[in-house]
Amino acid sequence: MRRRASGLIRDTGRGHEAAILRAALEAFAAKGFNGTSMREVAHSAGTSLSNLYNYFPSKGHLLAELLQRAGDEQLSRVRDAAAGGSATERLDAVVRAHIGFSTEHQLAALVALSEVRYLVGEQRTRVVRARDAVLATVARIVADGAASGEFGTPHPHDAARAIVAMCSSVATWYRPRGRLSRKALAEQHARYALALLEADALG
Amino acid sequence: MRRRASGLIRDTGRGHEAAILRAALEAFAAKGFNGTSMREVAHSAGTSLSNLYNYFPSKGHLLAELLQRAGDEQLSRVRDAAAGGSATERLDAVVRAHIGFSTEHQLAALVALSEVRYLVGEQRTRVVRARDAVLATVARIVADGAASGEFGTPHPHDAARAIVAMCSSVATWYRPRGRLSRKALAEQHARYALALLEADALG
Amino acid sequence: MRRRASGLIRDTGRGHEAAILRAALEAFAAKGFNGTSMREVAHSAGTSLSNLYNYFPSKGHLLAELLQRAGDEQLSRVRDAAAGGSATERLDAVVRAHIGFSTEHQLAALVALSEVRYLVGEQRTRVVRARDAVLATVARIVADGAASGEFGTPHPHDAARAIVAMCSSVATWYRPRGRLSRKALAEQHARYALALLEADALG
Amino acid sequence: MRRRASGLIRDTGRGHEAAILRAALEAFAAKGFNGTSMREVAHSAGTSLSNLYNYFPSKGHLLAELLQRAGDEQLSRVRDAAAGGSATERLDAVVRAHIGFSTEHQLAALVALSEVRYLVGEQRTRVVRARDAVLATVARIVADGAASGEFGTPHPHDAARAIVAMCSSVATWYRPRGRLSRKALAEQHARYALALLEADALG
DNA sequence: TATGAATGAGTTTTCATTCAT
DNA sequence: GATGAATGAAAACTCATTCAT
Repeated sequence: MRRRASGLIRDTGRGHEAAILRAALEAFAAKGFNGTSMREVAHSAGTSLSNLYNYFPSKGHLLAELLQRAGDEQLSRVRDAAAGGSATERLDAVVRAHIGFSTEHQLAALVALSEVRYLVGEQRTRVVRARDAVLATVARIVADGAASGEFGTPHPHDAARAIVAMCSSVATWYRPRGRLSRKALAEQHARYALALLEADALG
Repeated sequence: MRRRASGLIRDTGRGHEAAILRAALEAFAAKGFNGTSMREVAHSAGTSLSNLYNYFPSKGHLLAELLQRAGDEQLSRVRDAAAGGSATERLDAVVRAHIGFSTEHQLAALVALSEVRYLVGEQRTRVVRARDAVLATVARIVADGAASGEFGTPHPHDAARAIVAMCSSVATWYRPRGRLSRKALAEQHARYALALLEADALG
Repeated sequence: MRRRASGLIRDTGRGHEAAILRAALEAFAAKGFNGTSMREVAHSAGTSLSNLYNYFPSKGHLLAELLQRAGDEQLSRVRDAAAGGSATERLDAVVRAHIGFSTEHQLAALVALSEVRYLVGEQRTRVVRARDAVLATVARIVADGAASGEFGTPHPHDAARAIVAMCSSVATWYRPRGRLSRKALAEQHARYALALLEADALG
Repeated sequence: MRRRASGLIRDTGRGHEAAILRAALEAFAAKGFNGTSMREVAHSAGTSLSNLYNYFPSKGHLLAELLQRAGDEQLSRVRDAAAGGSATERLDAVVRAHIGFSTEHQLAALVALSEVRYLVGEQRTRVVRARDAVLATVARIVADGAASGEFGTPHPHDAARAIVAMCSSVATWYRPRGRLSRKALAEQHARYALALLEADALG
């Protein structure tokens, strides 16, 4: 029984691969990396424990695969959004992209936030690099806006960190059937971010 | 050799209690609740594995004790800060209190943020209640300020959530010997928060 | 790329058979029967795991095939050498044949020595029989020489065992590029054997 | 139920330690290191699987402990025997000591012979060093005897290797209730060794 | 002949916890 | 309060083998 392609985890036609990734994502989100057993993942994926290892050489690799996909997708969205226009426009777009990712791929965003620490070596480096690149992208926009006078904030770099934290945290409480639509949420946070930066646009 | 009392974990004179709590806090922060074994805690605390159970009936109780202390302390600080003055003054004080806690008790703040999920039942309820009370305190101030016209933000409740998230996230990156002093950090975030709320005071 | 026919493992033109036997021989020699997985063998043989089972019905059969070939070859060489002449001449020839086998087919000799124990039933019986036949061949020569007065040793049967052990052990340390050539090694051990038997010829 | 102290494995009074070592020794001898499971060892030792790990941190350490004890004991016996007298006397004594060890501690001798390969790193180095020291001790005596004219063999160093191999192999077939007593076996092999060396004494 | 996917039983090792002292 | 020994359950991972194609 195939579930709808989620964008991050597409059905590759390769046996249980997608089912395993989906099961792992849900389990890691619900019970944490160390709180999840490979048995549970296998069970949820509808396959046997040992078959997991035909797809991923270790539990860590399974986490890494998820976090890399999440990190890459998030970075790609943010970078696209950071492409053109004034600092104000770009920041608005980036925040919307971030919130968009955090709500569309809420589980992945959640797991990326809380389970990176369990990656090691090269895998960790790669995921952390993507995360840092997101921050750097926001920081650059903030710096540009501060330089151009669009933003009045006296501490551009730290402000970028605050904005990213604010956006990321949405994944921890967002509920699809909540009071606010994804779009409303994105708009709201774009406004928070610009206000935080003391942007002219809100004057 | 006793380490300096940390405020949260005071030496009670009751044998290894403080050492155990400290060891657990550090381990949980470094490797997560499920990534930490009681053996490691015992070893770091300088006592035997079985002796742990003379102080705490289970690993879960050990976590609960830490999180309750952290939650209580944080709530108490925030409530104290929320006591008097205009909404602007109270918000400023609350943000400073929050940042103060997150930097003074960084490990506890970190563990409170990421390991609450492993509490169950009554213990979880109690800790979550403290966390919610912090949010409610901020939300009330924001609502007051919005009502009085001090804050221009059109979404007071969500803004409170954004502010708390922003403050909490400081614990994830703060380094005692970093560029900014704890006080500077607090000031900076107070400004971010007021700006986010579109406060008159920054006009 | 085919490796040179080794005598024991000839290329039969039957797909991967020779490659599998060679890979198994090397792996068993390096890591032992129980330390070697079928996966490793398949990988080294350049084929798939499941294809192994098209050639050998089980891991045990793979070992049996190797050990039978080794045992048969060794026995055949020893028997040929034991054919004619005086006891002294036959013993000299047999020791040279043994050392010849142990150095030419070092891996096979090594595996035959240390992994027979993992054979079971009929397969084990057959290999052990070949091994015993080698000993019996040597023992017969020694007995003949003792009877004829060529050898002065007072314990002919046990002496045969000592000689075979001495020859077999060469496989455990021989290195093709070592100090002694294969021929020199054979000569040396022939002399050890005759001396051990207190042969007239050395008087 | 305590079994008689074996010399190598003495009862230390520390719980199941001796029982575990004995069980492991027997199992490794019977089924090989990789053919033995920790479960079997635990079962034979009369304790639980997990309790094994309170005594030995890994299966490899268990093997190492056995092989180190065996290697140390063997080396110590051989060195004691190599102490005084003519080369002929010392060689005679050393061979008797070697056979003595191989028959008294047959299982340990057997396991030392066939399972060293599964040791790694420092542990392997140490055991191999003991084994090499035994060979070196014999080689020195042979060299002395060759120099003094007591032994006529033209290849002293390799002869030492042959003698050690011959003695070690006794452990592979010796049976306590066999035709020859331990003493007779030792005498016999001493004679083989001296004959092999073309010793004057046998002239 | 050849393969990729799959599996059940088994491996070593770790864990939180208990108990006798 | 403190300990060393012990345990049952479960963890991650491996294995020889099978099956559909």
